[in-house]
Amino acid sequence: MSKPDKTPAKEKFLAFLEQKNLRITSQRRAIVDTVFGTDQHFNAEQLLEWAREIDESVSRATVYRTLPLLTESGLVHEMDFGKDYKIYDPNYAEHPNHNHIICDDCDKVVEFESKQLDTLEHEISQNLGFQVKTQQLRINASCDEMKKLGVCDKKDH
Amino acid sequence: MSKPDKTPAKEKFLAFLEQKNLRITSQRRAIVDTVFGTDQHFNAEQLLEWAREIDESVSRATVYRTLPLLTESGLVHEMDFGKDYKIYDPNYAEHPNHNHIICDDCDKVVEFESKQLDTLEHEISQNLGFQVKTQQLRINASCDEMKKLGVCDKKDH
DNA sequence: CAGCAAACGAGACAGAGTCTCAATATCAAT
DNA sequence: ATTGATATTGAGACTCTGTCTCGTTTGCTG
Repeated sequence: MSKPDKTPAKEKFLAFLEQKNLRITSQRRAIVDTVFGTDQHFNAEQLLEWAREIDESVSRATVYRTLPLLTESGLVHEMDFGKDYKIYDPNYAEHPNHNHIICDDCDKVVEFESKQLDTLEHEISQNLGFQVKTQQLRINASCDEMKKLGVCDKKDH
Repeated sequence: MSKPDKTPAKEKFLAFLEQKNLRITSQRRAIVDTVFGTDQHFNAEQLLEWAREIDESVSRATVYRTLPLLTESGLVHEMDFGKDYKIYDPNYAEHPNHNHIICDDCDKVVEFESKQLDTLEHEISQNLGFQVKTQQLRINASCDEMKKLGVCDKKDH
């Protein structure tokens, strides 16, 4: 009935802080609650706004100081889609190594994983004499088909 | 004996400008000579510096105004490697759709193309209901093997 | 509950890129 | 060649994301 090993990411992060002898402040609590209280991708400015709804006192500097901790913990993934800011994904621990298709028309982002793709990337890299550390595949596309079916179009998940 | 259809990219770009009723100014000439006079990747600031060696009067604004024309023409490719600036590739027309492996240790960038990869990407996208428009795959890796052979290590192509 | 170091907020700063505006240069038509 | 309409230019102000500084506050350990 209960989900398989679903230790809340929040707990994991607090443990991560403790293990590094970092303090658990009210601002960090607000940020963490925000990050792991959503499934959505977000950027720094959005995170600031949301966190301030929980704790008015959270500052921009603290958000920017906390984001590297979140990514270092492996629970949040930082992505750069070539927009003017970085985007963060709070579900990284559950879906490591996933890729993104972005609809240029409606900005919808769909994630997918593919073992075939991973294998191919490793093969190619090895042939060129490299050891893959991380990879980031972004596909820009149009989801006309889905539009026709009314599935896409500004539903902003 | 002569190379197969190697109309200089410079000529193609000047034709592109003419076709769009845009003027061929001395500053644009300097920028174009710079861009297609190198095989290297570059960023906006480097382009400015190089172009100024040809025509002192080239301004930062003009560089930033010309780059979109270059990418629109399809002759130059814009890439965002998650650094703090965009990188441009002047050889795009000859190697469209290529991917990059970046050595995290020495910043070397190696390009590769793979039909297998392209096909797989299109398949996956189609299954998810998307039509691929562009794609960008970046693999961050370490080139220890090449270092051992003395091929890598700060040779900055 | 005292004290120290970690963390904080405010706002100055940095760097890439955009925008404005008056001055200039291109190019087609004379 | 001259003209004139207008595309283009340079300088620098500006925006935006992200970083840094510094004096103050706060979490934690003893």
